[in-house]
Amino acid sequence: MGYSIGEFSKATGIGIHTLRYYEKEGLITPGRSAAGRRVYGEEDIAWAAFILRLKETGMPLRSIRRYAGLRYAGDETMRERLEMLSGHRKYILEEIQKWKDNLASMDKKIKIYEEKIARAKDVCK
Amino acid sequence: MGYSIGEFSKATGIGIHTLRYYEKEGLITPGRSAAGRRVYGEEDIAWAAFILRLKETGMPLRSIRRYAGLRYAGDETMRERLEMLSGHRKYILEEIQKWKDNLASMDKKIKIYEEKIARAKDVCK
DNA sequence: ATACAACCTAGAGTGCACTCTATGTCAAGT
DNA sequence: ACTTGACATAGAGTGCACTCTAGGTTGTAT
Repeated sequence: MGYSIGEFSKATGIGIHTLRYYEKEGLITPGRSAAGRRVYGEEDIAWAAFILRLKETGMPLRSIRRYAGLRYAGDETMRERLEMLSGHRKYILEEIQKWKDNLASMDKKIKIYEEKIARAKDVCK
Repeated sequence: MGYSIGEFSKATGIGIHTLRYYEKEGLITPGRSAAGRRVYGEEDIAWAAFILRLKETGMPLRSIRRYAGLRYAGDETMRERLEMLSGHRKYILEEIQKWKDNLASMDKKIKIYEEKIARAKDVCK
């Protein structure tokens, strides 16, 4: 039972090299077979998906590693993990605002260009 | 008239080393004094601010360089520049959607944690 | 039994965007 | 005249997150 690194890589979309790197960094720590091969469990799939989520929202690996450490440490760390996620939620909110500001600024710039091009056309007439 | 690299750095918040790097990369190309020192113009201030804006929205330096090249090439490139910006606008829109999805996913995760912690408290009572 | 794919480790290489160092020149104030 | 600080160049170093290579071992299908 369990996934080999190749199977796990296909299931999660994370490259084999990257999975080994993540293990070295303490993000995902699979078990080992008798022969020393990595064995990933079913629960690692969900965990990998969550890691991808955190990465997508710009959480640096060292923070994800910290979160992973708490996770592997057990239930007493739940409050601390919740605090990390709440902090990250605030960060996401700020990012959304930043992107909206940037969109507004881009729209303004684009409008200026459209006007300039329209005027240039008038000159040619 | 014009800004020295130190003055320009203070005015834009871009470090001196970074400004020289940006010049090498073709992003901002200041003039030179008789003695060979960089002289930045007033219009470079607005351009630097716009570069910062593009950077903040994840445009890689090589794309900014391409845009800069068009800008320095003159008015005939306006349409092409507009196309770049329109494409980038679409990208920003997608990013906003991604961040919103990520926020929803984070909220879900946080709710699960809050429930788990609440349940743990009940057990202690 | 043998071929071959998938696995293992240690460590090097990559791409991006800086950031800094070493060494030297130049301009302005005392 | 002299010191000091800001400037110049070329090139090395940094941090992040991979990504790959070399050399070796293991499991399975024929």
